[in-house]
Amino acid sequence: MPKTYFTTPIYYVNDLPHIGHAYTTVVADVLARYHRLFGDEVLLLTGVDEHGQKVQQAAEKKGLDPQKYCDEIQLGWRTIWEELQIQYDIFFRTTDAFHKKAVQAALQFLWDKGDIYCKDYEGLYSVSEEIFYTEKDLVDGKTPQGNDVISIKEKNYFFKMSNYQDKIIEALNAGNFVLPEYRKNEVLGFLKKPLNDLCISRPKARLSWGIELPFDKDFVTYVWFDALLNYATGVGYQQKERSADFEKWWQSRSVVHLIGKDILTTHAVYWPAMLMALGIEIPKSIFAHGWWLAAGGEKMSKSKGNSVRPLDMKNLVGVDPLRYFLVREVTLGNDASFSPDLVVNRVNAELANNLGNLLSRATNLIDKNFSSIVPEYPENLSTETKSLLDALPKTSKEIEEQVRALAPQNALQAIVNLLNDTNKYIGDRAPWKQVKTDLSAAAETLATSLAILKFAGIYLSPVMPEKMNRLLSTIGFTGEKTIQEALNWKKSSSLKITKGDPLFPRVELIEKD
RNA sequence: CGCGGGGUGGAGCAGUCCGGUAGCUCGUUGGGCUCAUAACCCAAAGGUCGUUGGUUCAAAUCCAGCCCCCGCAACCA
Repeated sequence: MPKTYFTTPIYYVNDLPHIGHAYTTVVADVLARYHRLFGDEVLLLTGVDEHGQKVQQAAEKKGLDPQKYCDEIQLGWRTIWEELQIQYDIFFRTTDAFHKKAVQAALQFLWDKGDIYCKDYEGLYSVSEEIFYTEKDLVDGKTPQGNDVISIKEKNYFFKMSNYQDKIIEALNAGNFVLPEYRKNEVLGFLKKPLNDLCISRPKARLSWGIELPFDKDFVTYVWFDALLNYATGVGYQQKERSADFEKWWQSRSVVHLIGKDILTTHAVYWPAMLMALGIEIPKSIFAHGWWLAAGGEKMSKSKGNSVRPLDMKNLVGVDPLRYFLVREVTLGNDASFSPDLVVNRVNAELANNLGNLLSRATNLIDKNFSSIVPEYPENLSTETKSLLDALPKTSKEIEEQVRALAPQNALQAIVNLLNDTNKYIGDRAPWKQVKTDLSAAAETLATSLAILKFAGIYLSPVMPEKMNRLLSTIGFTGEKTIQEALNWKKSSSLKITKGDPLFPRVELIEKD
């Protein structure tokens, strides 16, 4: 059985969730749900990165122990994902005991192997901000915030990332390691310059909230070996009792990392270097998606006042339509514009007018003319009906191909096309007239329409789980949501319809002039 | 000469890898239908595909140069 292990980045626990976090996570969830529908074995990991200076400071400010502080704020992330219908298998926290032990084991391994070394690092340091700066970051000799810097010397530990440059290039050239293709080229471009080694430690004097280096208790490990390693420790790396899990999910190279384009270098360069050093498999693919830009193509930012909060959109159109929009609107990988009217347009056109209205007209006709029971197909089907039903297996195949190619937007396009054709089919056959002249022709039209709705209901559930449950229950479908059921058009007959309110009410955007 | 992405009808995008009558959604105009969520169906108008040159029987698509926009330049999806 094919298997895929999807991951989102683990988000910095102290951040406030914004559209970007929501986007990555929704896409990962949608892909994972589709793969489950295809019958694959699937694992979805998301989580939070809880170590680091910002957390330490925020906890101090609140007078809390950092762990306690994390315990509290990580709940916010879980709540968001619950609201957005994210069906994750693993919610990862970098403060979990097993992770700390595994990270230390990995570090010890590299230390023993000689891939980690110690040296003095001299740099420009801002005491008030507690951050190192490089020359080019400085503005008139001061930090961007206008603070003074001093030159200090500090002992630190470094990972010999430069040793793996050639092997990383090799991995990149080997195939679909970094996607889309143009991102791969970007990374290859980056790797034309010699790679530096990576500073992986912080003296406890400066940062204590982290995982202690096993070979020097005065230091904690800095972000990389802590945060990136989560993908592997999450499925059992360096845990004897979970070695079977690790073999199954990690060593089989079934990992697909979904990330934003901003963290491409860390995932496409640092991460494989670390894995190569550790002697374990690299991921199957790293897919970097684009950004949501504010109307006009500008980057969203709080300071510009043009950011759109995902939860505002949730309130406007609902969770499922928001998920649909995020997946449908953009070619995965590209940047795209995000604005309320784009959301509303898309939702009205494809969900309200096309799918929702199709459901209404079909169920209404069945309710009025067939006492709410989907009628039987006649013995011989017309050519229009046959060609529409023939589209089911074709569409099914198309959806699977597109999702596996990480182009879910095209899978949704295929479903929209099918629904369009069905609206057309109903218009052409005019069942409201057929019922007066040829009841069996009307029966054929309506049973066929319901077969399509059942198909759409099943094939759209990965994107809109709640709404599709409602659609399926409206048409009286209680079976398993499987591909076999989606394709079994004959079984649309005899379903019992329950008429209800519009599934996707049109959304009116109030102009705020 | 740092790196990458983009410039396609009014708006938002696909198509560019593997050249062959320019496509989708929204909007506009006209018509149809009246089962349905003022929805659905049909038709029309609207683009010399940033620009210049080259290759070719043929270029949005390949090659070269130029212009403009946007990111990135090593811890913000």
